[in-house]
Amino acid sequence: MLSEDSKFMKPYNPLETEKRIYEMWEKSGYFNPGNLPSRSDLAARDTTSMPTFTIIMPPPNANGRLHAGHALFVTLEDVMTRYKRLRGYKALWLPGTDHAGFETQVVYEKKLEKEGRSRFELTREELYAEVMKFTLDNKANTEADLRSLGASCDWSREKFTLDADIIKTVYDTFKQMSEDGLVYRGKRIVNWCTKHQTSLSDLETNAETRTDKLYYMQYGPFVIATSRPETKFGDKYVVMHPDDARYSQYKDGDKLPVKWLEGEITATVVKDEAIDMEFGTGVMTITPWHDMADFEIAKRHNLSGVEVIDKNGKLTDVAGEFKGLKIEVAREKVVERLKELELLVKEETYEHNVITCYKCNRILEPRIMPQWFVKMEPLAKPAIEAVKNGEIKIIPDFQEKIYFHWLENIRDWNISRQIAWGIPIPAKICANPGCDYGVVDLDNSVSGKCPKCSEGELVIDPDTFDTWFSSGQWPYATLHYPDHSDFKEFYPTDVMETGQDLIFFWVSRMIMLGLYRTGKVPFKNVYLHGMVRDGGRQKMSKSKGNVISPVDIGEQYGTDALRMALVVGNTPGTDLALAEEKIKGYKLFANKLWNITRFVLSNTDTEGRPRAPRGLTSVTLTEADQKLSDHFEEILQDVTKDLDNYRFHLASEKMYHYVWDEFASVILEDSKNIFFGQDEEAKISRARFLTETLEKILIVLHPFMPFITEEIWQSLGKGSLLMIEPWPIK
RNA sequence: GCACCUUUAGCUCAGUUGGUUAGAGCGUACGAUUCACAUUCGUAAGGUCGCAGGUUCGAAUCCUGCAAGGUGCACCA
Repeated sequence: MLSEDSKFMKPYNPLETEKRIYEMWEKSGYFNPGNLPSRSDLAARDTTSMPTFTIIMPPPNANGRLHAGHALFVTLEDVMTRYKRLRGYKALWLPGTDHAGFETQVVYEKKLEKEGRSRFELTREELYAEVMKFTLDNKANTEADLRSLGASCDWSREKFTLDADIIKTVYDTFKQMSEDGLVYRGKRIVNWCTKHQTSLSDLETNAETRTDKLYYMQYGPFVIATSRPETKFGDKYVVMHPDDARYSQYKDGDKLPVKWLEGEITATVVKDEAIDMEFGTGVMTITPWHDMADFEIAKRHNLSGVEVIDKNGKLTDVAGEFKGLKIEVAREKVVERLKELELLVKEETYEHNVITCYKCNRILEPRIMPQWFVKMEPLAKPAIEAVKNGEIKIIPDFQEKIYFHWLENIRDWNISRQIAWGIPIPAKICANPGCDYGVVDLDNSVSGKCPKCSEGELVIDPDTFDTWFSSGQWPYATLHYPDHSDFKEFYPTDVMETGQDLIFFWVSRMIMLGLYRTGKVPFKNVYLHGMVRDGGRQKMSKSKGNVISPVDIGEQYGTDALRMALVVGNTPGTDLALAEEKIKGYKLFANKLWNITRFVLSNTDTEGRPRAPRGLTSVTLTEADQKLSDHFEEILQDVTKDLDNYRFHLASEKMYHYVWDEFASVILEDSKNIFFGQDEEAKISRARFLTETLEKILIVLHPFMPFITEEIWQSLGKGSLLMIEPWPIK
């Protein structure tokens, strides 16, 4: 019998167990693939020729605690890594944390606001130092949270996105791209957030449908329609479709005198096919400085424009007496003035979309600024090809369509950000605000007058990189491209597992930059998970009070229970409803496993019945037990196939059902009859089957429920670590 | 506007590349047990697989159309 003080006489206590087990794993050194022992069940004779399996962890933003979404990615990647490790691979899961540029600065600005301070009271250096301290504090929390979730990642290789070697790689890429003509500095229209005082990429914007007024105004012989009369000061081009019969008397380039806001001006007629003849009157004036579409038209016809709205969202000198007014106020006043001048024809309401900042939801002001851009088309083509030819497989496969669609219509990427928290752009720019000259300068060796305008001094670019420009290089940067042995051994990596919301932001950019810099794909498989929602499919949010904190839940129900709840029934690309009841259910499962062990140990290790499980391998199984064993073998084959094909939701559920509904409910119940009966042969046969099968169950469940399985394994007196046991079938 | 996803039991979801009477968890009803189980075990009820066509010997699964919900992308002032 088990002794009275055996741990199996009490229910499983995850809180007491998990930390101890994690420390044991970490101390073993086996998170580092270089330390893994050679395996006799593999063809390989030593670790250097063992097959590798590599996942680079998507680095969590070091600006808060881990949430349920993080718990999902940790679980999935840990399942993959642990499975491959058990299979005998040199499994590397390389962890990291992200300074998360704009994201973190926004979080920090909110913190400042709460304290009654503002980012703009601080110098860039002061702000940088404060955010760095905040980030490093959070980084430590993030690492602790990853450990508590059981992440079997190689801490000896951990990277931070601001590590000096990462920055060097990013700089080298920037320089190379500049030399290859893929990076250029130009005055282009960008999305400007007046709150955050930075430009944003197209991805960092939201479109919001609003109902606004559309104003019809007399503009010389034309009536034009606009929703933004306050921007119309400098408008001197009037545009219409070349095929519009209503205006066929006007020719491209015609000059007309027009009575306008600022008095008598000369308007120039422009014919462009971008004009929708159905909309409004089919005539509009253009504002190249503050409208994307207008900018495109202006570019086509080489038209000039003026800045009407400044960085703070206020009107400039061009607006004369309206100078300094905020947009909303200015709009009303300008409309009043138009009425006085009898230029306002009519007002209508209409529905249209406005582009807003994805962080603060304020309307973004398009404006023209000199910025660094990446030419995307040459990068996109090979990235499309890599997926089309199967070098990279995306799971779920429908995401491939979304990927192609985006890359085939891609526009150049603005990588300049006017924020302090980030990697500085290593370049000199012309101090003359009217000039857009810039030159990459990694070693701070360029100075003097601007060679383009020969007016401005060359000064250090105060801007930082869009954080996705650096994280897009994460796979090869973390493996120390180009010369390090890690890069040679582990690149291309096997799986990139991340949220499907990152397919454009991150995945596609890693593919493009990886192919560009290394000539190879950064990973062979992309596994995209959905969002974690609450039990009623609602988004988790602090204000709704439905947030499930993985660390708290882990303490309450056990991390293994949380991990099972995150995996079972969770298909890639589909959002997961995570109810507390579900987690509770897997806590019961953990308890079940615990008690199964208790039963097996007490019945195979007691006087008068078979003991010493290690001696049982020579026992011949009865016909009945052989059948049970064969059936379990089938389950194992099936589950292994699921794991090989990324069907973790099926593998975990099948094991759950086998363990509970067959092994426990049927086989253990039946075993009671055998053990309390007289057939000694049947007893030792069953004892062998139970001990062997339990051990295999522990191995196969280990990727999903690492803590309890290891804890049980340690109690079996095997003297080994479950984490590196060989998988029970070939 | 375009694209993509979803639609299966009261709720949340599976259904492994078309194949016997469609499954799970939770919930519900009834019963049993406390002899591995801070419990567990058994039994049961409950589904026109969104709707309408089509392909097929055979469709939840493939095709077409429609509807509802969701997401993404792009835009016309």
